[in-house]
Amino acid sequence: MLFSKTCEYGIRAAVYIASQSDKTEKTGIEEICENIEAPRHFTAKILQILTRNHLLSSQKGVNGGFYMTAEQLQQPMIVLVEAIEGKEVLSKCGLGLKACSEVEPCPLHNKYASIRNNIKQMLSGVTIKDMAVSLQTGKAFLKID
Amino acid sequence: MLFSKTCEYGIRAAVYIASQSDKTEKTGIEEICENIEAPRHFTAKILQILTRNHLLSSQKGVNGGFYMTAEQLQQPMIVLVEAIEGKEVLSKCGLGLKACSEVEPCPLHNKYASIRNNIKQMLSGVTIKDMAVSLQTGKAFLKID
DNA sequence: ACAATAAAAGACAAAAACATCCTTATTTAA
DNA sequence: TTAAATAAGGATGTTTTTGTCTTTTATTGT
Ligand code: FES
Ligand code: FES
Repeated sequence: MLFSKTCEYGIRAAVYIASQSDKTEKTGIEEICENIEAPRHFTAKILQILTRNHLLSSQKGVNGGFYMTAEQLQQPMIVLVEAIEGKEVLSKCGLGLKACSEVEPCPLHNKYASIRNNIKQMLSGVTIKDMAVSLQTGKAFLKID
Repeated sequence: MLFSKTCEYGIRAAVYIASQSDKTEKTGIEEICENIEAPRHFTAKILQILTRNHLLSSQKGVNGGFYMTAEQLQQPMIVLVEAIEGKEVLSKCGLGLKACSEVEPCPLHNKYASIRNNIKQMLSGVTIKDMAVSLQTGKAFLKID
């Protein structure tokens, strides 16, 4: 519905990495994928993208892995989503018209634009850290056993 | 974002057909596609699906085409969407967990479930006819010139 | 230095979504 | 009763998304 598989895996992985960010050791791709039930190599690609976009940090070599800086932990979800789905995703027309505009709106525009706004608010108002905390406190999960 | 191309074309086509339902003549696929700027054959397939699901009516042969009964005009959008995207689409987990549940929620569950509810409301509260009327009164459009 | 480790990168494969084309079935007007 | 029109159906093709496998590059502990 809202997110592509790529985006789902990306968010889940980032949240897992964030949830491990108290520890000093970095988190390897293997461990990440086990804990979020995502395909190993595909997820690695996604993390590459996020790393290039400076939403994650990584280190190669022995004892390497992924980790997040304090700054990265404070990023709102919307930054992650836009990095993966593209900046435009939250301004396109819901019925697929070439542009979403008030001047020539589609028949769903009013209601859709309002919901799209809710989505934006949700994604802007939740940081990766917020989500990680809900994991750490056992209030939320990244896979179902 | 919300809808697949298939769904977008399906909705646009249905709304166009609805907007022509005052006339006695039925509406051909050619005319439909011109007016919604959608691919001819692909859209035809989608209309087949909607017709099989009794959300549209059709007639073959000379002067045939698509049309909608009074009852069909009153269907809320959600019926269209579920016919195309599948019934489950509005109850799946936003982060792709196997199930969306209150018991083992994903970290986005609370906010996502609420938005998903808004979407359901929007789609339940708008009939195809409603959208067609906004077209007919020039308040909305199905393509941008 | 060297071997081991782990991410990055690139090539490839499978599945799904999107799209076209051709044939068939049905209807109607002439 | 026949020809034209029009949707339905089936086969096929293309593109995008999703996923795997292999090689390369960087880092580090020994
Ligand atoms: S024009 Fe369709 S959502 Fe704005
Ligand atoms: S569990 Fe993820 S949206 Fe409900």
